[in-house]
Amino acid sequence: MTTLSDVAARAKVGISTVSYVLNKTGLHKVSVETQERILAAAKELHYVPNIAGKALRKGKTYTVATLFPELKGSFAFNILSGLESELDRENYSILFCRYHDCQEFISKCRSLSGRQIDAVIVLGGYPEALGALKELNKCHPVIALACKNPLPGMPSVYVDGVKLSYLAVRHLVELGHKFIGVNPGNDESRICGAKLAVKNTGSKLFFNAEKDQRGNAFLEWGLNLRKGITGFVAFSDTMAIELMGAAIDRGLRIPEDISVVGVDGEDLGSFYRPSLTTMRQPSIAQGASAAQVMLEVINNGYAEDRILMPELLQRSSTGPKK
Amino acid sequence: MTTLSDVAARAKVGISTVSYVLNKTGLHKVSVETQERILAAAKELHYVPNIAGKALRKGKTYTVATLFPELKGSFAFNILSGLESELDRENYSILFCRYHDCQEFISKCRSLSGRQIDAVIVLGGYPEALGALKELNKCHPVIALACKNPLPGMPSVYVDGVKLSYLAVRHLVELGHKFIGVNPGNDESRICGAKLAVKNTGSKLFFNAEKDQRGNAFLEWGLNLRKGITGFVAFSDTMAIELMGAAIDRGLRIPEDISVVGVDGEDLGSFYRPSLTTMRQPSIAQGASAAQVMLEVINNGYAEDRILMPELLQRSSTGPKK
DNA sequence: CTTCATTAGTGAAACGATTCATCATTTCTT
DNA sequence: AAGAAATGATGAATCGTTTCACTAATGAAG
Repeated sequence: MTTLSDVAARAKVGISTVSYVLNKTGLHKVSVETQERILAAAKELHYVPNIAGKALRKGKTYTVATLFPELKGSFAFNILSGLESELDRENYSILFCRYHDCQEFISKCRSLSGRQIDAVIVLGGYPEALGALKELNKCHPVIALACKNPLPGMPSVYVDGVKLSYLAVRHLVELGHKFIGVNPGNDESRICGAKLAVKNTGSKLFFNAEKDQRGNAFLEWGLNLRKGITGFVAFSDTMAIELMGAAIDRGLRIPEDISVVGVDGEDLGSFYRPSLTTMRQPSIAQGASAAQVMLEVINNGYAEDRILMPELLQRSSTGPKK
Repeated sequence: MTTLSDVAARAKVGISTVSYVLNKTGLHKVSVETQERILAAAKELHYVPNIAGKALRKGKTYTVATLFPELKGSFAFNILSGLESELDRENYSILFCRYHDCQEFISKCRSLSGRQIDAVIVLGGYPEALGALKELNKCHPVIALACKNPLPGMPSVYVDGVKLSYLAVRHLVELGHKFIGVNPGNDESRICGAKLAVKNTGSKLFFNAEKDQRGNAFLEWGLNLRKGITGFVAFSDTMAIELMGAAIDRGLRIPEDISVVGVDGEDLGSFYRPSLTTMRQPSIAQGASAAQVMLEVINNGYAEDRILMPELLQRSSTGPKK
C-alpha cells in the first residue's frame, strides 16, 4: 500500500502538494515540473488513494446504497446494471442491500441512516414504514425507484403508469375486444389509464382489485364474469404467462379465444408459444435515470422526477376478437 | 453525527474505554457499572460507529466486492440475495460491480485491486484475463462463484457439473430415448457426466459443441442428424424454452415427438406449456455458500471448495420415447 | 513494610487524506 | 528602492477509531 507520503518522498515534495496535484485542485499553484515529478512518482508507485482516509476527512464516501425488495425475473439485476454503468463513470460505488419484509425494511433503513454514504436508492417499500423512510431521508438524500413519490418531495424515477395502462388496454380495444379484464391493484394511474383507453369506444372494463393475484385465479375470475372477458391485461409478465398456462390447460386457444397482454417486457416472454404481447418497461434505463437523478440531488440538492415511457411489444398472445 | 468522544463525555470516561466497551473486547477489564453507563450513553445519543474511521484504523472495511457478468433471468439477483442474507449477519456489506466484456473485466479487477475491501467474489471471467485475476488475488482474497477453480488454489463454489449432466441425460435414458443431443460447450464435467449416463445403456450421445448457441439452431442441428434426436438437454432454461418454441413452430409435439430438459430451475419454466423439466441449480444457496467460503477465507486464510448438488425437477416437457 | 499482581481506566500515537494558514521567494508597481 | 502582490510550496490540524503503553489504586504475598 503506497500512501501520499510515499509519493511525496519519492517526488521530494511535501505531502500536501501531492494531494493538491493528484486532486487536480486548480486553485493551488504548482509548477509544471513539480506536477510532472509527482505524477510520475505516483504512477511508478502505483498509487491509489485510500478511500477510508478520504472518506474520513471529507465526509463524502462516493458510495450509494440500494435497497431492494424480493424480486423475480431479470428486472432487479437490470436496474442494478443501469445504475452501475451510470455511476461508475462518476466513480461512485454501489452498496447492495435487500429486505424481505416490512420489519427488515425498517431495520435496514435504520442501519443505512447511520452509515457513511452519499445517497440511497429505494425500491418498493411499505406504507406502514414511511416513518423509517423519512428518518433515513433526514440523514441522506433518498431517491425512489419504480415507485412514485412515496414521500412528498422525494425525487422519484418511474414508468408512466397512465400511459402504460392506456396503451395496453387500447391495444385490446383496437383488436375489437368488448369486455376487458385488468388487475391494476390499487394503482390510481393504472386505473386511470385503463379508463381513458375505453372512453367512448363501447368496450367495457372490469377491474380485479385482488392483490398478489396468481395468474390462474385472475383467469378464472375473468371467465366467471357474467359477460365473459376476452381480453386480459396482467400487470406482470410472470402473471401473464401463468395465466396463459392456465388457459391452455383449460383448452382455450390464445389468441383465438382470449387475448393476453403482459407488463415488463422480459425476453423470456418472446420464447413462449404463443409469444407474449407485453408492455416494455425500460428497466436498465430506469436504473440509469435513477443514477442521474441521484447525482443531481447530490450536486445541486434538488432534482426533478424522471418519468419514463412504456412501449407496446406486440407479439402473438393478442389477436382480433372472434 | 455522534462520535466516540461524545459518548465518552456523556458517560464521563475516557474515549478508549468507550471503544473497548462498545467493541466487547473481553480482554480489557471495565467495571460493570462503567459498562452500563457507557452503553446507556451510546444508546441515548444514537451512536453508530463511523465506518471510515474504523476502516482507516483497522485496515479492514467489512466490505466485499462482487463482480458480475451480464446475466439474464433471476440467477444473478438470487446469488446476490443469498450472499446478502449470509453476510448481513456478520455485518459485511456488498459492493456491486459488473462487467460487460473482457476489457472491462480487466479494468474492474484493477480498480478493485486498489480499493479497500476484504474480499472479492467473482462470477464468470475470461481465460485471457487470468492475469488480471491473479493480480487482484495478490491484493485480496478472491472467491470464484459458479465457476470451477479459474486459478489453481482459488476457492470456488459451484454446482457439480458431472452430476448435473449425468442426472439430466439419465432421465432421458430412463424414458427410453436412444439418441440424445446435448450442448455442454467445452465444459469437461458436463461432457463426462453425460457420457457416464449413457454407459452400457444402448443410448447414444451427440455433442453439439457450438458456443452461445440459440435454441432453434440447437433444435435444427439435432433434427438434421442422421439418426434423428428425440431427447435434448439444453444447458439453460432460456435456451430450452427457446428450443421448445421453435419445435412447436415446426408442428412438433412435446413430449410426444421430442423431450427437452433445461438447466437452471427458474420458476418461469413451470408456467410454460408444456412445463419445462429442468435441473435445478440452487442459486440462492450458491450465494450463501460463497459467503460462507469467503468468511472462512477471511478468518482462517483458507477454505475448501463448496460443491452443490443439482436436482431434477421433473415436469411435462419430457416423456417416454414413442 | 516492601514488593508484586491485579484491576480499572486513560493518553496519545497511529491510520491516510484534505485543507487552512503560513512562509519564503520572486516579480511588479510606483 | 521599498512595499505590494503573486507564485510555489509546506506544516500541522483534523476527521473518528483502535490499541499500545502506561498509571493509580487496591489487595495479596513474603
